[in-house]
Amino acid sequence: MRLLYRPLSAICKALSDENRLRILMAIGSEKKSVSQIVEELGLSQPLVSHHLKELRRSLLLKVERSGPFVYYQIADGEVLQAIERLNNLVSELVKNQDLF
Amino acid sequence: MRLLYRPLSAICKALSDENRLRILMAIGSEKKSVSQIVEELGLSQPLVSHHLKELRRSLLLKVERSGPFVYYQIADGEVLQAIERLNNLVSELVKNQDLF
DNA sequence: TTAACATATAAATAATAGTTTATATTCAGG
DNA sequence: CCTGAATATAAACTATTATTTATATGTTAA
Repeated sequence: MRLLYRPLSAICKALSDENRLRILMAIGSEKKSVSQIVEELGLSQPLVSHHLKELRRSLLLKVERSGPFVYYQIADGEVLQAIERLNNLVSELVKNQDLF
Repeated sequence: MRLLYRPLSAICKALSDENRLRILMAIGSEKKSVSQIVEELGLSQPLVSHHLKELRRSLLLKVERSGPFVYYQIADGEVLQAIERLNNLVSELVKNQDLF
């Protein structure tokens, strides 16, 4: 199996921040505006904007403008699936960590 | 779906470095000693040791000492599967990035 | 066009992480 | 025990990144 090391590491980096993961989960069910995310997560607006930019740069999000609002949504349904699978892996690893 | 944000972000961080991904792939097929990895990847020995430590701290690797050699191997078969799936996702995202 | 709101950007700072160089530890063989 | 090889650790440096504070841009409605 041949890996796309550069973009793969970039995606993982995008997923390596707790706040960005929370943002992704918040958006997961439905597209949301910046201020909705800000309120839901209790983070500062510039911080959320910054992370959204990162997530978009990593191709994980799509943007859509509607009036003064900017709506972000997951770029691809598989993104959430991938996160869930990683979360399962993490559970596994944590569960088995003392077995050796 | 409830995420384990802290450890999940930690695992993603471990996967967010190209050198660490290469190390994981190098080890993937069979356990290898530090010097084997050093030679195979052309990285400095301290750098490889450092990354191995990170990967171990993230529960992705297991260690096994045999004489003067220290062998590292993937902690769980699902680790490689997870990486492959992420790689597929990345291909998808890259392929579709200009569709909108 | 001005006021108020939504979002983005910039600058500054603080924290973290990758790499290199040098040195320490551990182990097997002589 | 001493030497050389394998690995780990420490210190120093560089680079990157997360966060905050302040400000700019853009949009709508009055």
